[in-house]
Amino acid sequence: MRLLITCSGTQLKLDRPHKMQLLRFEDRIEPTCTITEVDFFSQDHRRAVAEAGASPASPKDHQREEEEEEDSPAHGLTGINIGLNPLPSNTQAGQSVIAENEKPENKVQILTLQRELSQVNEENRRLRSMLDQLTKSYTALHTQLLHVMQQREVHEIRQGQDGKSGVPSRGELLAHQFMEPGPTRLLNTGERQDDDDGEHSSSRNKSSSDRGVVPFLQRHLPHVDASSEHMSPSLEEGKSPTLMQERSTDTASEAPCRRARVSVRARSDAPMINDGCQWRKYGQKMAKGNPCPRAYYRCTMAIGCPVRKQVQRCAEDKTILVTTYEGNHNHPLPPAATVMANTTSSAAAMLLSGSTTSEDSLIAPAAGSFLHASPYASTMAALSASAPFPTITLDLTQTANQLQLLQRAQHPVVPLSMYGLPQKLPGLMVGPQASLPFRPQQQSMVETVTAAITTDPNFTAALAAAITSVMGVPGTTNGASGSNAASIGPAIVPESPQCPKSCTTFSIN
DNA sequence: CGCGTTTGACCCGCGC
DNA sequence: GCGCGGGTCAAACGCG
Repeated sequence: MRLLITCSGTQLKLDRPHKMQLLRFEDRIEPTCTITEVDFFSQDHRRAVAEAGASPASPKDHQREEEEEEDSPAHGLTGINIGLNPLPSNTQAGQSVIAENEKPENKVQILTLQRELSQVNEENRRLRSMLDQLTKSYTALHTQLLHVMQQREVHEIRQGQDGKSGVPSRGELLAHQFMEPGPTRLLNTGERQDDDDGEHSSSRNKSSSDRGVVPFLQRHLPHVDASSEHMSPSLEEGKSPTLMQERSTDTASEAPCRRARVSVRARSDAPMINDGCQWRKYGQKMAKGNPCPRAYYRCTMAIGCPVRKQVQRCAEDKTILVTTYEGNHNHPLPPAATVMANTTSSAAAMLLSGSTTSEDSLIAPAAGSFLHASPYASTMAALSASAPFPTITLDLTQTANQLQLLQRAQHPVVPLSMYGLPQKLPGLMVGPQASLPFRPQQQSMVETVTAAITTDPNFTAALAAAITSVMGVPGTTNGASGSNAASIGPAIVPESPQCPKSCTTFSIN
């Protein structure tokens, strides 16, 4: 992903491929400063969100936003809406007195250019200060992370001394696992359990091509499925970890023994939430204890894609739609679908990252990290390790609680996981890799939040608050929370996302 | 006619 | 071994 900070047409690319816009830092920042991130979702969704009022941008902002999108020559000059935003009288020195005998058109042009120049200068200054704040936040978080990692390492080493020499401790394995530049590679266990996901019966002939398909996303996203969880005997026999990883990659999406599932609870009247993928229904059953039937869907975006999902309404509250995803897509996905796929993959990988042994209790640390690393997660996610399949549930039906928690957050949590991520914490890696930011597998929270937005427009308020806190608008003092630039807590009333004073306008593109 | 959905049958794992 | 429940298959059906 790439975070684009656009100021008068100048983009500072931080990270993130998606696009979402933060408009108006207003008051503190002149209206011409537009911070652009991106677009997790489709145009439709964005419009829907905007219409739902989750994006309290003023008409002026919308206009600017549209102008930037249109990219027409008329607007494309710099992206600056000059005419609409007269500068304060004290513009910078570049201004010169315009000769009176110049043509009016030239005067206008010169004035325009001067304004642009001063705006760019001003915005550069702001960007620099924002960057400073981000850097400070990162440093603080990194320090904390290293501290925790050191403690954990000491603990692991102490435990590891009890084990065989030469056999990496679980902690080391986890660390190694998380240091992998690729997706989270769950340690494969020696005996490769038959790979097909639940296609146990030989009568069900799965096309051989399925096995030959190189799981596309598995190479780019964290695994959803664990091949298996036990400490690898073959690893102990000295087999190459690389081989192990490759095997893991090849078979990870289809492990019959323990497959992670990500369940998303969201309020929706529609029979199925639109996650950007194409699904084909292949079955429906009445589940015990629920009057609502459970529908089974299979991804049809590619032949042999192993991803399946179950959709069922909650028995207690039929307005809640529970969608359970399982498996990794083996094909490229459209952006809108990628968001959900990443979310579920990350959540599942995170869940499984703590379950590299058969002990359910070991899931807790990893999950705990996720659950505690973010104020959202603590209320959004729940684990069910006792179920036949390890399942992580993202509950997006409790927006108010999330917001309250967000406001109460004591620690400088970076909600967008810009630096380190909950997912990474369980691994507690030590070493230079630990400081590398923006790795694909570290985006779980981003995507979790993203997913939250896709299904719950109100959540944008919380995200806007979080972003505001992260961006640390220069000179801004968030009334209630006060002070700490890295702390969460802009004064946003949960039920009213519109915040005329803090003016962090958030819109989904 | 092709594609997606429906629905009853079947398979499998698990608990008793 | 048996029954139950979850999950999947595949023929039948409906729709455009």
